[in-house]
Amino acid sequence: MLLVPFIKENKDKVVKLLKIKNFHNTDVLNQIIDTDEARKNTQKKLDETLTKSKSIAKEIGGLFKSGKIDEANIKKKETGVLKDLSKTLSEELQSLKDEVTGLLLKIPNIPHHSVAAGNSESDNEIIKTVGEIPKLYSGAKPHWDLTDKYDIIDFELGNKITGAGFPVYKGKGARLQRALINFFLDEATAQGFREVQPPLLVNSDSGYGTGQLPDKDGQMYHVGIDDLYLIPTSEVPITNIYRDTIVNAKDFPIKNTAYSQCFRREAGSYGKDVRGLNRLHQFDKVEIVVIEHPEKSYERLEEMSEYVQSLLKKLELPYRLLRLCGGDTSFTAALTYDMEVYSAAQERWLEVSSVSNFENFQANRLKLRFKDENGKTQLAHTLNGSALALPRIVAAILENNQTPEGIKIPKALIPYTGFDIIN
RNA sequence: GGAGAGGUGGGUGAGUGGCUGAAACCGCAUGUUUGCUAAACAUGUGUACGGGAGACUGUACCGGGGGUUCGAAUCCCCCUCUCUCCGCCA
Repeated sequence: MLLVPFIKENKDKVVKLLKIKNFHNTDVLNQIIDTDEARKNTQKKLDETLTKSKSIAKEIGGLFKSGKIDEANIKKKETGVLKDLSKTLSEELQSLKDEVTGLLLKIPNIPHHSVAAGNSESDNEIIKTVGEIPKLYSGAKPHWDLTDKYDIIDFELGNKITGAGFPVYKGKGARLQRALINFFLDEATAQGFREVQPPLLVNSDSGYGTGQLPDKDGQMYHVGIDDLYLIPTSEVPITNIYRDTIVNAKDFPIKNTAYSQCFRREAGSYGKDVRGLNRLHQFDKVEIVVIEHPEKSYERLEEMSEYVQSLLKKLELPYRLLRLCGGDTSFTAALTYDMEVYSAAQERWLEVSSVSNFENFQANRLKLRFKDENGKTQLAHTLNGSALALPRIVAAILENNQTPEGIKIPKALIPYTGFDIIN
């Protein structure tokens, strides 16, 4: 959520930047500014009214104490008008506040100055491509055939038990998953991240805190009977650890990592995008979340990007690094880097990580603050990234490393899998 | 699911109608003293929204919402969460 004073002071800039994010309804900004002005006026009137009421109440108290009951009763009559007035004003104030918040919730974060305009994926900027595209032998197959051939991931079984998008990992397939999770967690820990195990269901306050609500309501599984949401990413519970807190600036950067399963309804997805492991309703992910001083957040973003790339290098996967264009950058993010690995049999790039700086957009919703050098409280910056999402990594490992003899496990992973080939 | 108890500032915890934005203790910050550390002492230490160049100041906030009252942390109602016991269960 953007800050009203910021909008007020930088209106032209905000309008311009929101256009990069494909947000053109800039009348809302004026509406916010006007409504907030009205809010201030109302608050002022309310404060004045309450001040009067309070002082009369004090007088009456004094009169009662000194036994001047008659005078007190006369004074009492004065309060009626003030009471009605303050009631009206406070109702008015509340509705103005709600209106401002409601409008603010509709406005996406403004992009970082390096973010280019653009409408879709195809406008994303490729910063670099790393690694060799593997040349596959003639009998090479896409991963959904390999998983059948080696009996390691069973999509049909998942269909039976739950539905599409909930595969069953079996034998070496399951072991490979576990190996990747442990590998990612160990790497993150070595990088100074604290490992946490968060809840997989969250309440709506948490959903609003990180911005999934109200924007992406339909994308989360909702447990109606208890009004809880299955997390679409552990970003939600991890970041919400710090909701309504004032952290100590000395603790920056605050680095947490978690493995969790993630649940996404993926309403509206279809075709080759959902084939095999490409897009699932339930998947595994190790997430990294950082809370940082506003002046250091972009430095930290680069560091996180480097870290994620180091994982891809260790897994010997060819990848490319993208800076997302305005239209493809999420509602809450100011700048996002995507990492895509090349899946050789599908002959396409698959997104396996998104690393984003949200600046103070989430922090404002979360009320996540810190005390700065001057003792003033201000909003912190939040960042997060996948490090990494498993299914597409698995898909790329299976496809890229297939040989007539079987699928070779990347060296870095062998200590975790306990085997070096799936055959 | 049933019964009961309770939610007060960073923490523990006092506070049953006005002088309580809130005691006390702990923690934390700063200062003094002392080779360092520690200890002791002193002072300070909530958040939000307004006003003011600033010192400072107004209002709100004691789980959330509503009510009673001239006046509510304190009384009443609803909700919610936590804890204890019973039931169920990994």
